[in-house]
Amino acid sequence: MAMSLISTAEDTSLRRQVYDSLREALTAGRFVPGQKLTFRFVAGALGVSLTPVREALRRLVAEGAFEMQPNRSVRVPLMTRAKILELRDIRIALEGLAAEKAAERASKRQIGRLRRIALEIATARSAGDSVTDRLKVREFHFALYAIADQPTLLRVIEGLWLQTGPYMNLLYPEFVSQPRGPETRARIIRALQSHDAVAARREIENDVRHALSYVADLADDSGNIAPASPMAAKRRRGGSKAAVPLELY
Amino acid sequence: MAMSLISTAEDTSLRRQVYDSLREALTAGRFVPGQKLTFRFVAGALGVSLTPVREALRRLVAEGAFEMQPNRSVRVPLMTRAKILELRDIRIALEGLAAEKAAERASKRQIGRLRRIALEIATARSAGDSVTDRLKVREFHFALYAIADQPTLLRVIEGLWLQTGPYMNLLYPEFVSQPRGPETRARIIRALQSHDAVAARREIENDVRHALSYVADLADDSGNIAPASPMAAKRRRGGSKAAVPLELY
DNA sequence: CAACGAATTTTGTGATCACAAATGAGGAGC
DNA sequence: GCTCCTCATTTGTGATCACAAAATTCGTTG
Repeated sequence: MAMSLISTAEDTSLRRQVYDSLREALTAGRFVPGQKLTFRFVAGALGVSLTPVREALRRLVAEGAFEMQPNRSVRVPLMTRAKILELRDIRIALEGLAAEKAAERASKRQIGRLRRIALEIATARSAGDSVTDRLKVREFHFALYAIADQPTLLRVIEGLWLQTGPYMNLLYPEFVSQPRGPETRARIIRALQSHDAVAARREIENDVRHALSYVADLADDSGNIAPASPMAAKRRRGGSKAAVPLELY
Repeated sequence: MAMSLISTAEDTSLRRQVYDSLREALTAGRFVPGQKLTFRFVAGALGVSLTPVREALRRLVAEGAFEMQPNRSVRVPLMTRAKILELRDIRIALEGLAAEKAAERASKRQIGRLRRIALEIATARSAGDSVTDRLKVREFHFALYAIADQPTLLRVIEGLWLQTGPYMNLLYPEFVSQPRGPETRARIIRALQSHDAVAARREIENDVRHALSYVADLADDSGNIAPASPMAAKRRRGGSKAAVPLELY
């Protein structure tokens, strides 16, 4: 006995796979804000029955990743400026807290991992690989928060990232044109090395504030975002079945 | 048209009713930490099929209100001291933020409502009505947070209260023996009147810190709480069906 | 008498079916 | 030409069924 130090028995249910697929599509920006999804459509696209889709989508709705009109289909939420600012302030509070705890506990090994990820970001960015860039930036943040070793906090933060996910694409031009990221990450790593919780919090707070303030400025108050691809609505008609990039692994 | 200023079309689905029932039972302390629940048992107790129960329980598990072994039944989480302290720090950050925003926006009418609830708490407490007392204390907090007018923040806070819910019973003796509550609430109300966001945050932070530090001190590190009713396990056997207080309205 | 193992029961999972409410298309009326 | 009504279709909801994995029971063995 005592053989499960690292969580064995991972969840292989269809529900989970559907949940992960939708979540991944959401964070990868594969859904347009405002886009509608029906249960049957998702079930068809993933080749499963309605049952696991319902449970997965229901959960996502509860987490705020999708929203649902009274008894109708779900859609990717349209964010107003106010809502983005709300998420910004919550994320500042929580990610600041996580950074603080991380700075108190960080081991050399953990700091090394952060440094490695920071390097990968730099590599991807100089190669113009925006996909890897965004992925690694996310990885850096969550590697940092994982150091805090606070499971509930981590889960809440994941929920918040899920909500901002579809909008974080918009950030990329800003990333490249005004690269404050590299220095920020260097300062964070230094803060962890010296176990300076206050500095770590400050750096994360500024980072989140900067990113989400920028996104908020792109939004008007009615749920529209500036460079929204205009071919969002008006699908589901015409000849081609409009193959949607949704895959179940 | 334009007739739904106040959210009409409330959710009447069975899923929602099951969810609310379980949630209410949880916050009312009607479940013992560690208690196990099977889907079929809940379905039977509430007189519905498995389908809505699954969706409701799944959501509660995702919210951390219940936990689930790999593929087995759900149970009310056993909290370790570390987990309570984690929840404490998250709640301090978020409820402090909400109090701050509330202080900035509070109207005379909203402050009046808070004052009325504070009075009802005092009445219930002097009458020794612990049930109403706890209910109204909760009402006071959420009335305060609702003033902040930040729907996402409110939802996250509700999720956190849900997790601490089964343990908040333990607080009641402390409430009565060391009544710091009335003065705290008076100070909060004064802070809202003068729109003093800093003071409002400080009061809420101290309140949450005090309450959850107290609960944490009752817990050892293995998930047991001091005055746990010992007849928690070992049910489900013997003659009587052990009528469980779970009702669907 | 304690520990192991096979048989039985329990329990979550996923698919399917029936149904009512909401949606959208098409036609009648002003 | 525009609005309103009606009917066919779409869509979420809840119940039921079949099934495999996990838990429990109980008999057997050392």
